[in-house]
Amino acid sequence: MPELPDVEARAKELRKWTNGHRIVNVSPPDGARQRAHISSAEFARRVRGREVRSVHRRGKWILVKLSGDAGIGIHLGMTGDLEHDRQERSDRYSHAHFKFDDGSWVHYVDPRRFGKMIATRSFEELLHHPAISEVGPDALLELTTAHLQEVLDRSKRAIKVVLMDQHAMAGLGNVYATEALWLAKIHPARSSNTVSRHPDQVRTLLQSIRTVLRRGLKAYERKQAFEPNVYERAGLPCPRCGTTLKSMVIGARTSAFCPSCQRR
DNA sequence: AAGTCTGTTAGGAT
DNA sequence: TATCCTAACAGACT
Repeated sequence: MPELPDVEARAKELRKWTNGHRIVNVSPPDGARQRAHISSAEFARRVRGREVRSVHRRGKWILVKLSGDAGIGIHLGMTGDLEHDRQERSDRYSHAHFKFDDGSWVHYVDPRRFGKMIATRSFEELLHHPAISEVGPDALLELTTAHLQEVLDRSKRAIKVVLMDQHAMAGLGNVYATEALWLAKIHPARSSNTVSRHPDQVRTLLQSIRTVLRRGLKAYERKQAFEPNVYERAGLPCPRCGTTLKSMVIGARTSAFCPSCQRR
């Protein structure tokens, strides 16, 4: 589910469901099991009775501003999701429940439980939380050519690993990093500091990142599935040149590419 | 039934 | 000291 476009879609829905509404009750995530920073009781104390003032996104984080200046940070991990319901529920995979003053519920569902939820007394404290403050510029809204140039130049790692490094820039995961590199005609295993030597390639890459992310957002707006050109398509022809797509493992993730358009 | 998966991170290796 | 890499987390799916 969750890379930048997926998280943006969830943030929009959460805003629509909850903006201006008061949290009248909460079953907080299990502190111990979520390896949370505070107990469930403290989590509940921080959010119960507060009103949702605004919902934001930074990289893959959803940031909720509450009345009384409190905040909630939500990371969906690999399988997390937010669901809106008219009823209470409790099943094996829903780990937190928020009841609102219109009688509706928001459920946090996450089978693999890689996600995180943080509640803070102030929104400022949320932004200063290490997991959030260390996140780099948002790949869609904040990333500039100069910053991309700089982070690529700083590392010898495979460029795909750098694109997915949330400290370098925030929002790309395996799907969109794979797609952006294909669009920019850059081999995913190239050392990132060999790309930074070519300003034209850096500019192309930034454009490609924005293009694939916007495409992902558009798919959500149209309620259509995002259709990758290369991700999980090894063995099929490259949509650009017809060469059979290959895949290799980079940074412990499978990475598809076109051996002909993405030269090393 | 073994291998894979849209994410992150602690801890070990270099 | 810094950077890089691997394994681990937990469940579903093929």
